[in-house]
Amino acid sequence: MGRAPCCDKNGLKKGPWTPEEDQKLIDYIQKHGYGNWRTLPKNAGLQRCGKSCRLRWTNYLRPDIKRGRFSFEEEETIIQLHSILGNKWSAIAARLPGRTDNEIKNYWNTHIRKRLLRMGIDPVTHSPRLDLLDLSSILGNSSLYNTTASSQMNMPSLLGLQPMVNPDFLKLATSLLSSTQNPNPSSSLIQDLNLSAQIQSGLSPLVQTSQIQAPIQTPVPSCTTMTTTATATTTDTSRVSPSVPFFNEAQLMDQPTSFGQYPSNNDMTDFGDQTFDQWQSQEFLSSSEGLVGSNPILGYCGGSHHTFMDPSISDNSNFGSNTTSTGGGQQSYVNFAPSVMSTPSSSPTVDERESYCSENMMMINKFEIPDFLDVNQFMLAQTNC
DNA sequence: AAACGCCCCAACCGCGCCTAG
DNA sequence: GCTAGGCGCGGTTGGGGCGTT
Repeated sequence: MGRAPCCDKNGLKKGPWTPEEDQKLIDYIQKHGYGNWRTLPKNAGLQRCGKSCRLRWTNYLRPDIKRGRFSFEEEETIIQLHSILGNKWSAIAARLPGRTDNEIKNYWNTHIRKRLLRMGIDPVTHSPRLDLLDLSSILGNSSLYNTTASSQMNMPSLLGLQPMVNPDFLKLATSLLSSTQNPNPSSSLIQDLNLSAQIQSGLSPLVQTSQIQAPIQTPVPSCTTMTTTATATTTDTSRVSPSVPFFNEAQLMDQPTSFGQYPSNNDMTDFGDQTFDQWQSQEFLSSSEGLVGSNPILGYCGGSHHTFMDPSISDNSNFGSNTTSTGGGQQSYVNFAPSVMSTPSSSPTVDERESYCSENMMMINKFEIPDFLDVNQFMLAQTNC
């Protein structure tokens, strides 16, 4: 249907901002604040449209913007949030203090998306790309085949892992997809509202949801790109997510501490004696006691039970050695990413991360999705509870 | 040193949502 | 209920920087 331009473009400047323009905008906003972007440029003496001013301010000039490279944990967060929220960059940015939606979007498109593709993971659905089920292409494209770890793998057993995706898992994904594509948007809204109400009334939606999902006894691999296989099938419809820490957007928004407040980039090394994994585990476990058994997803590449790994993979994997000691009770979790994350100097290479996640890809066929798990029922239960 | 190609990211564009009149 | 304006969001683009040949 179109709409009128946001402003009269005649005589308005476009393109890169000059330092003088920046200063004018900063001065004006510091003095008057921002509010009416339409009139702001005129009042500030800028030959720009309000939209341009807003963009410049929110994406660049804002004082609380954190610049510089994304930390590994920020990257993890982005991937995890994207698996839930899809391309809702503003919502993702809201969980990453100091980062703008534009910045995150750019980072996703230029770095993360490519890496996921290299890993054979669909960056949209966060599920293994079915067109890559051809093992030769996987081996050809993935570093899995090139890493020391994989070179030590038992390749026959690897081949025996086909099909890559458990048919039950695909069934669940398909079912979820059809459910989430329900044209009635009010149902998901109701779910959001209900969960919000649960949170506000002190009931843990995590626990409640875990009860619903109790039939799923098998932990989902930690790699978020895997955990969301059955849930993030579309960008906007994955509101109920039985296999990820956030079950829907409402919960995400209502519990800003669950992710947004973990130590930021600036103090990423300051976990005390904790690894990030431990910290992250505590964060989730503290709000969802008893959930571990049914939902041990603690973060992207952050927690998967060894018991569900193919021994031929895990035993020979370099990530075994990479599983730095988390001390005591955490040993049942692969502790790759966060443990290295806590020591930036030993940040994993892209290849290492890919290899690790590729291993998790291999684990997906281990899932046992009970036939009696009716996703539609699950959705209905969410709506009715 | 020059040419070329690729990558990154700031900025723009178009659309949808919300709200006031 | 309709319309127009304001705002925000997501997708796209193009120019500069950088690496390679």
